[in-house]
Amino acid sequence: MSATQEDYIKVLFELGGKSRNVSNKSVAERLELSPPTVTEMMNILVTAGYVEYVKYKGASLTDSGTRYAKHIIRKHRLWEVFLVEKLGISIDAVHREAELLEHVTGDDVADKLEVFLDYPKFCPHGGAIDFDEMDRQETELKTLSEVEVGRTVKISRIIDEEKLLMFFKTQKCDIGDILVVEDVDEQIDLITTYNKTKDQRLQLSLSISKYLFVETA
Amino acid sequence: MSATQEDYIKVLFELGGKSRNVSNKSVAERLELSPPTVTEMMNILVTAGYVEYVKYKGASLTDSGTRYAKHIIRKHRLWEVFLVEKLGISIDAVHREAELLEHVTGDDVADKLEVFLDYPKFCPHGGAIDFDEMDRQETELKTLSEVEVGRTVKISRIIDEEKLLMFFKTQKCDIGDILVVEDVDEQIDLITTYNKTKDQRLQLSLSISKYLFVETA
DNA sequence: AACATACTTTAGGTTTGCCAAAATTAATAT
DNA sequence: ATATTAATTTTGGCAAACCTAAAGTATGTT
Repeated sequence: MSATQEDYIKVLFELGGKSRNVSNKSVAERLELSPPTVTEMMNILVTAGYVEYVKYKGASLTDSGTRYAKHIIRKHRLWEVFLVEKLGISIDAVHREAELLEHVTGDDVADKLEVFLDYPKFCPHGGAIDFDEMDRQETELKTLSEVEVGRTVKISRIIDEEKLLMFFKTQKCDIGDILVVEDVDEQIDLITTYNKTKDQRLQLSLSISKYLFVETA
Repeated sequence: MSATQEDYIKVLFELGGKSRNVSNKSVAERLELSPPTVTEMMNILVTAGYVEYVKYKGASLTDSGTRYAKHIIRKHRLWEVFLVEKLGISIDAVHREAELLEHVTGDDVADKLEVFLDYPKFCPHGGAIDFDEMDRQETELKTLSEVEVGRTVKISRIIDEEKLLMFFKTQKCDIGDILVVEDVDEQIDLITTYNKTKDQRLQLSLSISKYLFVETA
């Protein structure tokens, strides 16, 4: 598989393609490609056995495709751990680098990297490295924007999104922090929470909070 | 520059393109491509300013091309050190892995990798990581096959060539070993040496000895 | 039921990097 | 000087991945 094709598989996984049909449009947006290009590639990935595709409905991953996606994502996250912990590269830069490294990493190198890093459980953004834990995160995590007012949650994982990373850096907010959701105002696109761990009020835009995954604390 | 183009630049450097014209044929053989493909790419690299090309004569690297080649080779060798020293991957496997990693490594990552590895001077095959030392190796090293009978030399660097690596492994021969050249027999393609460091006779095929670089001990 | 909208697909075209076959050039030998 | 040989270049083509424009389909609205 080419790096290009691996990117499609990965995006399908990230958009929930394990269980539902993912639209070509959303894949196109994510990869910054035109929709026709995506249609074309989906047919190729069907032939390769990684994707099931229903015309005009969208794509879902086969078991083989899901496995493949997890392998790439594992490599991506192992490299992120390495880049942050061993090389000291800033967390907002590692994603871009890992995005490239993931495609040129043999299974043997990945396994040995995992040993060298002493079996890390999560990447710097909180994403699971273990396949089963990936599954658990997918079923049990929801975005902060979906949490009901009054609930207490733990920040488990963030999507690498420049605005959100900036927010985390300036607000001194971390993965593992406990938040109480105090108010959600769709009108002004604002969610108000209280960060118990850091003992401070935390407000952020609802649209950005879609990139922040939490679980019931 | 694409990874493909970087490979051309690197091969030109390795074939001495800094100082002499390298034939398209030799580049084609090295990269396992057809000669027309090489001709075509040379024109592209001329336009990009990395190569000077004289029709029917061959290509040489411009200063810019030479610098570029060194940057890639440095990344390649840093990764090799990492793979061997930190991950414990066998020396005959690292070249292939580094061949891919070198193209997706930003300058910042390379610099921090070098710090992390504590400024290694050489890759596991003896290739220099420092630019000046690369120059020195290029001018001062010659292949074992070129050494006159009776001379004493030090093994400085080996080219990643499966046969030679196998030979090194089975013969317990290492970079740094001191050899005395006892006999060269072109007829039977054999060079006979005495490994002072290991105190043993060492015979190898002349054709393989072209991949073994030495300097006057 | 007809229409508007939003998405998907088809059709035709581009770029990059590759190839084989044929023509050209350079170098060498006669 | 000519002929042979070896390398290079030209020519025409192909595949992967991308694009835009136009046609087709699904869905929800009136």
